[in-house]
Amino acid sequence: MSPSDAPTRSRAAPPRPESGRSPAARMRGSGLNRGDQLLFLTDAQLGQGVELMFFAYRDMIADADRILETRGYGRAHHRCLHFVWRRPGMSVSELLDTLKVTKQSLNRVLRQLVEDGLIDSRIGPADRRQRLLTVTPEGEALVRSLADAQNARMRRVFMEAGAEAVQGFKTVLADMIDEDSRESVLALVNDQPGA
Amino acid sequence: MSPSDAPTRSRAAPPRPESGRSPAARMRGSGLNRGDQLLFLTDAQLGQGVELMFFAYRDMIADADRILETRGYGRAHHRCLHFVWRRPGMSVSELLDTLKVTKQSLNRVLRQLVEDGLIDSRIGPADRRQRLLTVTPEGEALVRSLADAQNARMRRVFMEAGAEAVQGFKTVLADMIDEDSRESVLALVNDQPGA
DNA sequence: CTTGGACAGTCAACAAGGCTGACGTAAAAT
DNA sequence: ATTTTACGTCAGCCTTGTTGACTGTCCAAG
Repeated sequence: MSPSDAPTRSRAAPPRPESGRSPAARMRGSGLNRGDQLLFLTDAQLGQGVELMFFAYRDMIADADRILETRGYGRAHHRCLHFVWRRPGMSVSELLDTLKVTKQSLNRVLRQLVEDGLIDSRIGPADRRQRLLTVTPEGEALVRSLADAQNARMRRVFMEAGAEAVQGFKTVLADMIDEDSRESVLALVNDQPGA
Repeated sequence: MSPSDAPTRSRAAPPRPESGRSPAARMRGSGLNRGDQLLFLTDAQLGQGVELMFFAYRDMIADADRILETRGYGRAHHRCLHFVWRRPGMSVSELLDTLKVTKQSLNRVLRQLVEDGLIDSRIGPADRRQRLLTVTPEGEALVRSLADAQNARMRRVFMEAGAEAVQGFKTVLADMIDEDSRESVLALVNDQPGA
């Protein structure tokens, strides 16, 4: 991939004798520490990670998309509904920080959800500038069906991959989050009843 | 999260000493069947996975976005450029299958990239209906800088997480891809020189 | 008390990039 | 010779991101 002299792909799938185990697995049993492992992290291996994120995310999202489509909503509505559901009573600006979009962009979908009766917006009792958000019973019904659709995939995947792989998956993703927001994001993610 | 009555398992990840084999492989041979493990997967844990994907993807993408912005391009250009670079000489319809967008949508950004001299489109020698795509030296310069930006994050993450976690990460993501396309996608992802 | 700044949220307008539908052309396949 | 395939393109729509301008609220300094 990146190295400047461009291998130009004579490529015909090089032998790959140790095909049973991945490069990472091969490395695992060795005496290598992390410093040494740096030497083995080629651009190719890093690129695999990036591409896998692209394809996995694309397909993970598709499950919920099919449901949203039938209701005339998009992903923006899903995200909005999801996080309000997870943090009942959160303010608009808290939601803004979570989603990292502009308030104008959020406001459009938020307004729709309020008008449609899926989200309830009430003036903050302490600070009247704030609008505190909660999902209505109808909103909860939708958000649950969306979560169920995505959870079905995750359940299958987690079972097939095994507990140890799942742990690695979560470790890597957590590290991938910007350091600035990591702490608060993980606090949110880990604050799941029963987690 | 979802069902209020969720099993709410107390969980504490039992230590799994047999770390030589992949988690998936280990499970296959074990006495644990899927039904047993299902008991340990609460909706809360599954939801963590979904949310982590959201936040990690959001931040991973941001690195490249900053570079694209300076050139007046968007993510659509990035994806297009990336896969043409990874599969030099691929046809438009192959790219269409990879990205899963409509040809009208692809054509808009592809045309720009060709006009700007980042991608070369030439008529297929065998089948003259096809347009075979390759990145020009200029296109390669851009795509490399984009890859470098994303690889920097992945390198840090992979080092911090360790080889075993990385293996789990890749296992889970691979399983997350739709079964229909999984084989061909993994063929592409794994066909990285030096991987 | 008043006033000015900071903050929360809303309205308006625009752009990127998805989508569908219709159509044209050249080449390949039948 | 006809049909199918691969691709390009025009037109138009929708979602969802952006910036700019605006209102309403709070609080603190004058």
